[in-house]
Amino acid sequence: MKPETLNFFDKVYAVARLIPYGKVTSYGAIANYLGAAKSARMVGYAMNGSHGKAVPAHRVVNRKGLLTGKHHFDGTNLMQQLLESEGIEVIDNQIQNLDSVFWDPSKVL
DNA sequence: CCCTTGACGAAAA
DNA sequence: CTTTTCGCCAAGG
Repeated sequence: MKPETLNFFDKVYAVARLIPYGKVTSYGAIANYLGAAKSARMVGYAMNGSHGKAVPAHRVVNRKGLLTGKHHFDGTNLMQQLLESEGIEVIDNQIQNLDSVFWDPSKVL
């Protein structure tokens, strides 16, 4: 097998899996947790490779609670439906009441 | 091998 | 206040 497990990526997947049901987190928060606060982009990029993995990428949004990565999902609004299905209020790709559903990995730390 | 793009975010101007 | 640039690092062309 080919170890495509990039050190950084693997951590991102690990944290993403820790996101509890009905909660969301941001790329920056994960990056910050990993000690790479300025590598938020890498987190998103890592998520790109999360396809086929047990990573709830739909629970990971940008800092504004905006579903920026929804374009990477199958449908157009699949990501939003998944979040709403978990009790998260999402309107126009924007998570409502973000502060209430926001989950910080530092909380687990 | 060089250049561009990319699921972000914060700081600087 | 808004707009622009930088940083981060990897992968695709």
